[in-house]
Amino acid sequence: MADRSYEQFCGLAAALDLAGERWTLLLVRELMTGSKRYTDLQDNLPGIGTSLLSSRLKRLEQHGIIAKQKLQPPAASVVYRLTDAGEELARALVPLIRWGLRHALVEEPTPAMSVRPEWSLLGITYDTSANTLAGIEATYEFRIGGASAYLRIRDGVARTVSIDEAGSVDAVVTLDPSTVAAVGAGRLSAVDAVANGRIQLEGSDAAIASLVGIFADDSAAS
Amino acid sequence: MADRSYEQFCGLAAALDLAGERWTLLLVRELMTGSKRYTDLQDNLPGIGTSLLSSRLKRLEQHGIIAKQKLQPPAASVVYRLTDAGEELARALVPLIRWGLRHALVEEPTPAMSVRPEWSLLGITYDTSANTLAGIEATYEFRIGGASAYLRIRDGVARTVSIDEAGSVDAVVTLDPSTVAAVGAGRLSAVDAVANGRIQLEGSDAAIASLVGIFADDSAAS
DNA sequence: CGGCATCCATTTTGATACTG
DNA sequence: CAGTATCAAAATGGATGCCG
Repeated sequence: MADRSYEQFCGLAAALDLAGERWTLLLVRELMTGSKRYTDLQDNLPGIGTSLLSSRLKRLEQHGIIAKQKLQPPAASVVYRLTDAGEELARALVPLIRWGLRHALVEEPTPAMSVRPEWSLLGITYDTSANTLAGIEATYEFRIGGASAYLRIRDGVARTVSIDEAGSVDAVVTLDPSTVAAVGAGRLSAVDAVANGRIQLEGSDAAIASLVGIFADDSAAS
Repeated sequence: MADRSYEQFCGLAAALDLAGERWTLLLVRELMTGSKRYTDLQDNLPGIGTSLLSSRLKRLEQHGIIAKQKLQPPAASVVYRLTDAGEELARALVPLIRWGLRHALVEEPTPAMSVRPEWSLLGITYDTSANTLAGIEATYEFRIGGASAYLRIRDGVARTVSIDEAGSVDAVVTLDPSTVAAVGAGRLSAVDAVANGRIQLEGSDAAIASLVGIFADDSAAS
C-alpha cells in the first residue's frame, strides 16, 4: 500500500493522489448510478480483480469519498455509496465524461467492449438542471445494446434506479450505442434523433413529452 | 507502451484510457500555463523520469491532445503545446482541480512538496469569464512560497506568461501557500484575504483595483 | 539541450485460489 | 456474498549512456 504521491501543492495533483489510480474514478462512476454491493461492482468492472477492488474501496472509504451502508435485515447485506464529498467529485467528473464522449470514445463499441446503459444516463442524472426537471414525475426504461437501465425523475431530481425499484415504467426509450455516442458527443441533437427514429419512444404521451422537453433543454444548454 | 484499455463504452473510461495513466493529466496541467520544452516539463514534474516523459508525450501527441511546435531560429528549439482538443480537456479538468483544493489538498505544503506559483493561477486563467476580464490590460507578478509567476490580462483573456514575456509588471501580489489553499478551496474569500493582509498588493492603483474586481466577481460566481 | 534506448530494483496490477 | 492470500506479469523510477 505504499503511497506513491506526487508531492505537489496543487489541487489536481492532490485529487489524483487520492483518486487518480487505475480503476478508482471508474469506481466512483459506478456509484454515480446508485449504491452497489461488492459483487455488483466487480461485475460492472470486468478485469479489476477482487483484491484490487478491495483495496480501492478501503482507500476511498478512508478518505471519506465513499461509505459503507448496512441494509435492512431482509437483505442483510452491505452497499457502498458516495458521501457528500464523493458526490462533489462525481459532479466534477461530468466535464471529463463529456470530453471523453467528444474526443476519446469510438463511434461504435468493439466486440470486446462492455456496454452498460447506466453509463449513458450519467449526463442526464448529473447535468440536467432542477429547473428542466421541475414538475416531472415519471420512470423510463432505456434500452441500449440489449440491456436496460431505469431512470426515475421526481422532485426535480433524476436518478438511475434498479429494475426492482423501478416499478411500473411510463415510457420505454430504445436506441443503439452509436446513437448514444453521437448524442453524448453533441454531434447529433436528441431531438433530431427522435425525429429520424434513431431514438424510439413508446409509452405514455405525457412521459414522452416530458422527455422530449428535457432533450430540448439539454441541447439549448450546451 | 500502456495499451491497457478498460474496454468500456463510456465517456469516462475512454477519457481515462487516453489520459488517465500516471503523470499524464499533470502533463496537461503543465501545458495549461503555457507551451513548454522537454526539460521544462521534466523540471516541473520531479520524479517522472525522462523515459516515461518521452512516452507520455508521444502518446498525447498521437491522440491529438498536444502538438510539437518549432520555435524561430534565435531559439532553435521545440516546445509542446495543447491542441484545441487539449484545451478542451484542460477546461474539463478545472472542476477536478477545484475539488482537489477543497477535499484533497493539505492546508500547508509539507517540506517534501514542490510549490509552483503557476499552479495556483489555473483557476484564474481557466475559470474567469471574459466579461469579468473585459477592459483590463495589466501584468501581475504573483509571489508564492519564494517563487514568482506572471499573469497577463488582455483582450478579455488571462494567461500565465514567462518572466521574459512579462516585461514590466503593473502590480505585485504576495501571498503564502496556505492562503492559496484557503482561497482556492473557498474557505476564505480573496477580498477578505486582501482586507486582512494575507494577500498583499503593491503597484499601480488601477491594476490593483482591477484585480480586486476580479476577486470579487470570482467569489460571487462560486 | 532534446530525445530517446537500456538495465534493474521496486510497485502495481491481474488472475486465481481460498475462507468465514 | 464479501472479501484475503498468493504469485506472475506489467508498469514505474532512477541511473546511465548515446546521438544529433
